[in-house]
Amino acid sequence: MMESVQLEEMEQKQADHQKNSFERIYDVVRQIPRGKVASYGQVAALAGNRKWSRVVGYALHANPDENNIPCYRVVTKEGYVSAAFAFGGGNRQAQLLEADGVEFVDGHVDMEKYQWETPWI
DNA sequence: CGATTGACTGACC
DNA sequence: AGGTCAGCCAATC
Repeated sequence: MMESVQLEEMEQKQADHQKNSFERIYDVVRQIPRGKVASYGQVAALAGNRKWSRVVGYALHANPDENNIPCYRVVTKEGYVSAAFAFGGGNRQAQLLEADGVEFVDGHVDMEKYQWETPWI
């Protein structure tokens, strides 16, 4: 009785633990609508913790599914892309974002306009 | 297995 | 106003 409950909880906890930051982060990033961008902190907040901003960066760096994970839609809070990210040249991202309908101006996007609207803000 | 780093951010000087 | 510092968590070496 109690044991089974405990075991169940434990399993649940384990399952939850398995679906940790990375999966949640990927899930959030995947949900970024076309034509919008999100900041690392935003994704982190949606993933569960604001302080995961760096982890978000790391998760995107690992980016196991760049096909399904539009990392280019994740920018710094200023709308710029991290220097280390400039994959294939900063221009590359501008192209991808413009293809999404995001206005890319002077190497950065207008966050006021294109930041993904989320409940956290 | 411990130390380091990393695609960030916010606060402080 | 702008640069520097520290903090956060997890993956990598």
